[in-house]
Amino acid sequence: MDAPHSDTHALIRKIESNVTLTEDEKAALLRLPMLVQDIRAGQDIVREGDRPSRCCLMVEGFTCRHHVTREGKRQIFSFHIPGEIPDLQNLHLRTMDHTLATVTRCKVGFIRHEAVQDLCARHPRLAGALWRETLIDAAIFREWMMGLGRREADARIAHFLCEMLVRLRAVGLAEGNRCPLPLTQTEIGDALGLSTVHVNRTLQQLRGTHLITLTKTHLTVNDWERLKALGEFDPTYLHQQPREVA
Amino acid sequence: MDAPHSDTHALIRKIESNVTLTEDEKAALLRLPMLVQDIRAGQDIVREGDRPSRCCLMVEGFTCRHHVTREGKRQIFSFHIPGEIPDLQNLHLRTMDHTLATVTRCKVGFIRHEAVQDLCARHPRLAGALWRETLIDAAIFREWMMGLGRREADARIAHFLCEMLVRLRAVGLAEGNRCPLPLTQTEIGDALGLSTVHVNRTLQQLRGTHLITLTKTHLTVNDWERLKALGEFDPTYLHQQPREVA
DNA sequence: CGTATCCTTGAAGGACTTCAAATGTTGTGG
DNA sequence: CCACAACATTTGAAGTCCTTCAAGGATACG
Repeated sequence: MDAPHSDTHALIRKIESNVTLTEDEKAALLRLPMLVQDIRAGQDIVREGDRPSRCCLMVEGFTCRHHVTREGKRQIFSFHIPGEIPDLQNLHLRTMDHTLATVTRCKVGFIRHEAVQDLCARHPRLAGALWRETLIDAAIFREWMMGLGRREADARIAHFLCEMLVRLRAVGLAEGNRCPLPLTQTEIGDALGLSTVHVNRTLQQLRGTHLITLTKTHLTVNDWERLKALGEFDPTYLHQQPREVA
Repeated sequence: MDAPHSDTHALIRKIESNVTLTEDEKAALLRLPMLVQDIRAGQDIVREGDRPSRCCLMVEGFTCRHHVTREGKRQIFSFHIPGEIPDLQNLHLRTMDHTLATVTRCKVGFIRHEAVQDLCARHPRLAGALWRETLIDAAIFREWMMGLGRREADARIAHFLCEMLVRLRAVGLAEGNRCPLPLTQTEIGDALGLSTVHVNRTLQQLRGTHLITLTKTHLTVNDWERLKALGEFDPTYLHQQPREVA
């Protein structure tokens, strides 16, 4: 588990979509001690209240972060795809205030916080890049708040689908306007603050106007321009434009 | 503007509510070159699309971050109080994807990014503390998402009021269960995804059951336990428990 | 003292939820 | 490899929370 991990390439690819890394920095990332595990769908990885000593790099599959109210209503805060570190925040926040769980079968790499701290100390530009990833996380939260608070169901779903396609494309998981999206309508509803019934009816409407094709596992965007317009999607908030870290 | 700033004390107080700082670190914070300005209410400080080269430390007053849809619906993402740096994210994200504006008359200190970068390089623990502040920001976004997506108007407002009281208390701006809260009902509605009319009626209900007293400028919580229960407020997400940064 | 802003109230309508049940799909063990 | 349970999608119908529209008061500030 201490040998260079090819599984780290997903992370390198993600960071390099924004920052050009030196060979030295790449090597340091590849040298990160990491324990790779397969986890089946629907399992909690880290739970509310936990005080983890390691974080988890997505290698394959989809995870989500969520929280449930006393009456059993669930809100999903985010979906995570390969290359992301969904619980990186625990590097600086001791206690989990929500739960991280797998949506599909996943391959994840566990990395001890100490190793990441060490990496950050030795490579300030990597520290900046990781900090940046958590800031983009927050930007996505804001955009979802925009949807939850101010967009109607059709625009909310349209925006969400645009986002997922763009994010999956950035890590090489999309082909043209088609990408994996193995979510149930209940999960989409829990993410967008809608009931399953209403998600279903709204999706039918989007399908009916030939904007999208959405199966159990894949999304195809048939009319990107119209979907984008419907969801008022502006990808600025994903901050995918390459930039040097100071 | 390069002399030690007493205005920086708000920031030190905030960081120290979580981390014990060394004299050296405190001195470094006090030495931060900062340009302090008064800004009147309702002014934009940084706009969507801007690429700022400095960030802004709240010294006095309330600011908010927000974004407006094409049809003119506004979503407020956060309110900011003294001791916070609402646009710290621009340290690592070039382009603003939303707008930062004053809610009340404010006193803010502008600090050049280079100065903060330099501080982070010299004082890794301070870098961690600042990173941590942005992570708490994100935690607050998640909690608001919870409200926007899954809580009804009364619980949503109750939760919000609990949060503001606790946050203001942490920076010494509350006296017992009373704190400044100079927000209009429109602003509360824009933050919580509700119409002004509905905010008004819901507030009357909360006042009617003697949970709160809310004036134009101040909030008094008359029954903390019941308000907390109504909003399902659990302050864990604010991560105010003191902890050492590694 | 007038004007802008904010708060309040009433009434009608709409977007979405809840409940309930039928239909379709998947995966697993016998 | 089929049977069947578990899960996911779909549909209908009734109800509710919240919005929108509209207008009247209250308050603040130059």
